[in-house]
Amino acid sequence: MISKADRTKQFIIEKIAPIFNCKGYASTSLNDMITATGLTKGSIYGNFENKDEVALAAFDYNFQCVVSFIRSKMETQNTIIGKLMVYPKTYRQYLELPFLEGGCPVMNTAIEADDTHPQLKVKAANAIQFWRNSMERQLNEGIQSGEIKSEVNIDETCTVIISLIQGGVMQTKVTGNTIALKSGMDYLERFIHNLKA
Amino acid sequence: MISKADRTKQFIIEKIAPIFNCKGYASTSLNDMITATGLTKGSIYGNFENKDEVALAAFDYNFQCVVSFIRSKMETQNTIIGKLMVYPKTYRQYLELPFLEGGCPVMNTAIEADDTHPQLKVKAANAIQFWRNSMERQLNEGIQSGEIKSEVNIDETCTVIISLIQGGVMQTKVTGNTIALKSGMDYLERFIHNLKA
DNA sequence: CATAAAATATACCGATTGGTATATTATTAA
DNA sequence: TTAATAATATACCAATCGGTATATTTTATG
Repeated sequence: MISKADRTKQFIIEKIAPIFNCKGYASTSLNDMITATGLTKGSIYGNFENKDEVALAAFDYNFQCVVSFIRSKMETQNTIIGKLMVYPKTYRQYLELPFLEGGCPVMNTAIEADDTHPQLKVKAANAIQFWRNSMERQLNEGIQSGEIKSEVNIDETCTVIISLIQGGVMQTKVTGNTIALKSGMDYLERFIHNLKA
Repeated sequence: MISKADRTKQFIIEKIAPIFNCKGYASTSLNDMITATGLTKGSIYGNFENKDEVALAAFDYNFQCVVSFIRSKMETQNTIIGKLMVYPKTYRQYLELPFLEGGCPVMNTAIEADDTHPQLKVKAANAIQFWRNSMERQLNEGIQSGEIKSEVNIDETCTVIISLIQGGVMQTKVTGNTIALKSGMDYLERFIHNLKA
């Protein structure tokens, strides 16, 4: 049976994760956590060792939200091209997806943590690698089945897809102008189409 | 004549700017500034109103470093394609450029400030817009002179170039693996070549 | 229902944060 | 050279930071 503590832990993470994604690790204080959860300091520290542990768990939660959303959409597609197209379709409307409210957690964490927080940096790096591996697998599968051109450069393709997504989100988020996201995703859709054999 | 105060102000910014770019606004403390400059708190606050003013000046300085580096390289080129190629050439070796040690200041600031620091956010947004405008002008010039295809979608092209640069830098910085930067810049070079009429 | 244990709340801690008032030292112009 | 002023240093401030020890309440178990 799932214990009270486990439920509270989950509750805390769910409440705090979006704040970490918006404000970042350094700018999120214990007080932010207290007001977000409605719990007291002792209650939070009874469930977590320290702020670090909350932050790491919050990153995992945020990343998992994105992963499972993308995965569920991909499952409805039965071609590799269709699955890859989930990316532009999703990020086009990222403003309406609550778990992406503060932008992409991988990107946010990568940028903040790379020179300040080694543990979070590792998490962000692993997330990027996980994303890359998943796309590599799909591309290879597509090549083997003949759906995708055999000449496709896999490393390059992964880098371009990730860059276009992150770049589009970042530019639109900071300027408030959706043109960057729209035009970036337009290009990404054509880019993915061009992978077809 | 240039006053002592002006020189000190400049000195402070030069010493602090790289720290802001590495650690970010929130994680850079007054103590960091004191140790970086060798000055005292009173000395820094005699030249700047508050931490905000230092941060804003530091961003301007960091951005100007990038802009003037890029601009000087572009001046040695006499075709638009050649000028645009400065981007991949520069960012390929970003690890060796001291003012890019902490990554791209525009990106870093955009990600940190978008939900936490309105003034810095505006600076980052303006920087992106400035960058975009500059590329738009070059593309239009190239189209008019017949060097660049007239069908080129300018908005899309700007978005793609910026995204590939930022994405490549981010991925390589966080994973420590240069393959993302290398493959991203390889693709960008071909992308720019394809703009040719 | 009683009791042990787990979960939560309260009250506190030292350290650090950004910032200021004032004293001291350099600089500049008369 | 001296007087005014600008620049810098020192010493302090309240507020907040992350974190802890302990008291109280809730929960689960016999």
